[in-house]
Amino acid sequence: MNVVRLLVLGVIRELGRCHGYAIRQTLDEWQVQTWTRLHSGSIYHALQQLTKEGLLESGAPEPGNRGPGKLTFAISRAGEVEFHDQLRQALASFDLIELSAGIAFIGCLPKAEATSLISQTIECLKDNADRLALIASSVRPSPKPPRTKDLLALWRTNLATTATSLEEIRGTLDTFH
Amino acid sequence: MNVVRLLVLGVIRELGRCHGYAIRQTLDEWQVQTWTRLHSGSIYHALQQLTKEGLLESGAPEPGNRGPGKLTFAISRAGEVEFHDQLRQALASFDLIELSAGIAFIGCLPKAEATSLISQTIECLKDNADRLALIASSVRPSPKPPRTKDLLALWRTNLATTATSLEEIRGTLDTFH
DNA sequence: TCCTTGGTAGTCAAATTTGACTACCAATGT
DNA sequence: ACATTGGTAGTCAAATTTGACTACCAAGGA
Repeated sequence: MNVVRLLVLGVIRELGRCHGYAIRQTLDEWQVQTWTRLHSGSIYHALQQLTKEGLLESGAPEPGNRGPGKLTFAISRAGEVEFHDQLRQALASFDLIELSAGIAFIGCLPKAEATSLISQTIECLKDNADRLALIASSVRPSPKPPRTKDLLALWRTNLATTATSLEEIRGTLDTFH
Repeated sequence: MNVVRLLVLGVIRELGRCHGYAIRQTLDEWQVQTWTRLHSGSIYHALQQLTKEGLLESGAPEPGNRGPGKLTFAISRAGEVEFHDQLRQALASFDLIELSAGIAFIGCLPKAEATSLISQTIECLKDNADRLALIASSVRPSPKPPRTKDLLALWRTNLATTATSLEEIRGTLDTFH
């Protein structure tokens, strides 16, 4: 649920007080569906959950022009903290989806911190790629399941590529002030 | 759940009649945790589900040497069919995890079919990489969320890399007879 | 007027996943 | 004897995800 939480918190942070559907639409505009699955149910569930945890404050319905227009939500102080925590976590993740969510909001972190977090992640990715390569070197190829050697190669390459992509992204961090 | 289903069916297929824990252990040996998450609960749930659907036949408990040793499972004729369906689906997927599960069992398909499926997937991956590149070319870089341009580049590269890895795997398909 | 279409907003039951927890047995130490 | 440890085998409630479904309103047509 971390990805949903981060996305929902992050969008509310951008939009200010808004209702669930606006979040849904914003995430659509952001083309989040290109890199992760997101169902309406998950968003509304996250909204409830985050509110219950005090990370969001739900308020009166906006007198929406169309449709029901029920509750609206705004991020609380605690929510801000949580957002930054989740963001740091996401940027330190190996999972491409989590990482992507982190990158989406990387501009919300001070540039120095963003750079250092990304650098750490790059190192970790490379280390892991090396580790997989090492494991693979002691595995015999085999035509039978589970084709470990092939899979290790596949994942090693992907980790390495991700590291390279991150280096590029890190590079762009300076081009904006 | 597709990945769990495929893995469980595939392992039972390899092992023959066995109980849940044996599946768990085999998946551990296969180091499946390197590339996907798998909790015991999911495995047992899948076993129940697959049995209910008639894809597995549950039989008498093996008089296991140690521990409780409850039900044992074997794959049914319908299960074989389902396994091959899922396998084809997995090999046609863009999702690295699903794809990995497919590759794990790629040897269970006739070589010609495996080659052709993988080739199709490679084409699809490349097409999608190109599509993302095209989208990215019309997106302005921005320091604010959601950093679409960076994300598109990240995913484009990953798709392209996956395609390359698959080409390598396709190459090895011939080295075994 | 009434009906249909389409976008807005969200609900809900069912399916699935999570991971902590129970229970059993065997070997080992004391 | 008996307590402890550790591996085997699985259960279960809680959390989360899925995606089909409801409900409302506005605009346009017949």
